[in-house]
Amino acid sequence: MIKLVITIYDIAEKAGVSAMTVSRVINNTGRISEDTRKRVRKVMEELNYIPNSAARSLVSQKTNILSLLIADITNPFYTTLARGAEDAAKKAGYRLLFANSDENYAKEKDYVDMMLSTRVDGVLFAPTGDLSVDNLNRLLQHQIPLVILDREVPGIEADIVLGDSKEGAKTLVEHLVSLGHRRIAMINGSPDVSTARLRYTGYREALVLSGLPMDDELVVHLGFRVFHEDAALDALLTLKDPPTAIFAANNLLAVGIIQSLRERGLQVPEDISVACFDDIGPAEMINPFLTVAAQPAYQFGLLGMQLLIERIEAEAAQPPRKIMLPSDLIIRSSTRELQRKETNDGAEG
Amino acid sequence: MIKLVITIYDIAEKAGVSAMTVSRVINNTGRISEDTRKRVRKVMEELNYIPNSAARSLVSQKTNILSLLIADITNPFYTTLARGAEDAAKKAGYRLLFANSDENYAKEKDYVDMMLSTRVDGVLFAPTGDLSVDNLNRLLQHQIPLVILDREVPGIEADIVLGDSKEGAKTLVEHLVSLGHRRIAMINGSPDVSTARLRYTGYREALVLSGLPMDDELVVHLGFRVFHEDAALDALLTLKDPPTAIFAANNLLAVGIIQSLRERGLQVPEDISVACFDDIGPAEMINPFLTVAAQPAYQFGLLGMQLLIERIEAEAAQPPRKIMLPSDLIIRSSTRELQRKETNDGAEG
DNA sequence: TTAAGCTGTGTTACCGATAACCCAAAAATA
DNA sequence: TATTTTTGGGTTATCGGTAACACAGCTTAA
Repeated sequence: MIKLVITIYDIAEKAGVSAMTVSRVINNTGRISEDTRKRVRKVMEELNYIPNSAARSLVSQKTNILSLLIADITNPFYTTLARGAEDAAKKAGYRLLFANSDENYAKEKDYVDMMLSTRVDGVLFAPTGDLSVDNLNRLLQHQIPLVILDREVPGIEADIVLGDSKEGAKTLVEHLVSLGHRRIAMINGSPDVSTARLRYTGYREALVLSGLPMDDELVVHLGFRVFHEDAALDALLTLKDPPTAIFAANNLLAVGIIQSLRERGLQVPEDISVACFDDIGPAEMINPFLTVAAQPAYQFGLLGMQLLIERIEAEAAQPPRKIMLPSDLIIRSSTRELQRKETNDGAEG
Repeated sequence: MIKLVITIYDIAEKAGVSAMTVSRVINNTGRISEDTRKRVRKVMEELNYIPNSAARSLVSQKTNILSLLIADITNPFYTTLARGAEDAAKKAGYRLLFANSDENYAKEKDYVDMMLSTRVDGVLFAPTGDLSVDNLNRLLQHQIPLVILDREVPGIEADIVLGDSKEGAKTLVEHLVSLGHRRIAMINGSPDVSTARLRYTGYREALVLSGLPMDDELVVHLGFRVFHEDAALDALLTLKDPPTAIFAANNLLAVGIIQSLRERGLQVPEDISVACFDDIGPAEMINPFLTVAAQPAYQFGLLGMQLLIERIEAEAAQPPRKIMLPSDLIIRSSTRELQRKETNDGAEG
């Protein structure tokens, strides 16, 4: 029976040297004669040696593992981001421990415990919202290098990569206004998420700059997960002066909204225009439909990971950095020019 | 300055006991008086103690980490699968180390090294193809519990969860035949991937059962990644008797094909029908378009992970198990009844 | 010729936790 | 009361590596 787990001691014995010599060969440290080096290397290959990360971590106090926590793995924004993060981590020789909070604070907390226990070298963290402050502070207390993604968390000072939510929202709403829409509803994420607040601010600014009145009845705050709140939509649609366009704070909300509208017999964009933040994945390539403020999701992950690795490998402390990525207005067919109402037509159904 | 990393020795000292007693409290082993237990617990909370996984792994020879390797993180099939795997892993108290081979054998190999070095307790492995046999054998040599996903690899005996590729393909092609199509092309993945072979077999069977001739000119073998092979499509479209329908072996191929067709001024389904394996994500919910054989991706991940955990925690050795999940024919609007040709029309361009 | 320096390698201790073994004091039994 | 058993806990060695130090033998400069 072949020995299953080979250690440096097995190598050392077979090569007739000490374990320390083997360690030196592996790490290219110290002085080793070319002769010994070759002999050790050969034995290592013969025995198919693989170093034990746990043992190495224990003494080096480094795990070579980074962690990526995203808020919603069903959202193409986050999976694309994950891809960017993975590429950058792999390039720098780190392993990636992957976690998905499902926009759920408790799950997020569990994962933070896991990260601390694993002693990961750094964390790329897309917070669920302002509540994440405790979880983030735990990481900071333990001096774990940290880069935050997508959402700012009040009270936390750390490197961060985020999108320009306010400008993106403003551009999107201005686009709707330019199409003639005057009654523009917003269906927003939870107000304890920074992006939801900023997108709301952008929405307001666009209205103000266009000389349109703010109507609180047109604004609904939900969550960022898939939309199920039919009641909210009912409330909007039964207003005396219902909206002719809806701005959804993210992609999955928009998908749910459009489905709900269809169930009510309303067509997009014929009856109502819909625009949202974030693109929605490969399907959009075959039937370009949603008008969106597309964020560079891959860049979020890539740049975030690069910042993190720099932070980990930096000699001296640096002040927190902030990268803000613009979003890109992509006009497709879910929005269109407001049709003049035929008021004398009396057609209600 | 607060001590950053707290060990059981710090707890022991402050609680006036030995490290072993602290270890016993943490693991609920041995005999500890209620009094000491409480005291130790209190100190642990005060100092915000978090066990060191590496140290624990070193002695227990278990890491509590499982690894998930998928073949293409841009494909919604795999991300949905990942979600199922993550849910099952979390439920059982395991951490998940995440890897993406990008359908690339060399990347896959790197990740296998990483898994071995990490001494993961088990691996959920979606192979890139038949070449993966070496990588899989490395894991097996080291007796790492293993469950394979989605693609069979000749020469490897292990638990496996896969879809019924042959039946799915057959159903899809039969659907095209039932719409009157007689010239049905197949754009397939690489022939060294089991699903590509089986989908081809299903395609053939459907043709044979329908009494249609096989025409090798109608079959193209590419890869499973996003489609860029315009030349292949050109060849199909310039045949004397070109296809009126295309069966794509997976979702991303279909997306690429449809884009390419559009660039050539061909409309789907008006000019040509397209059907494929695997659904394409949330966008499909707003504009249902692609006719697909949808596989239960989430179940792939969930069941695979459950098998893996059973395998890890099983007392005795069990023979390899195989779970085959059926796919679901979803007829949408990318396929439609073949229109009678106006042969006397002479319209060639 | 001799002290000093370099080369190549071994020894020892330690990272943080736990298994295996040991043992004093208290409780139970003879 | 003497002996056995139980309770509650401590000691030591070990997991697989690596840092720090030691040191023999050869080279080189004084």
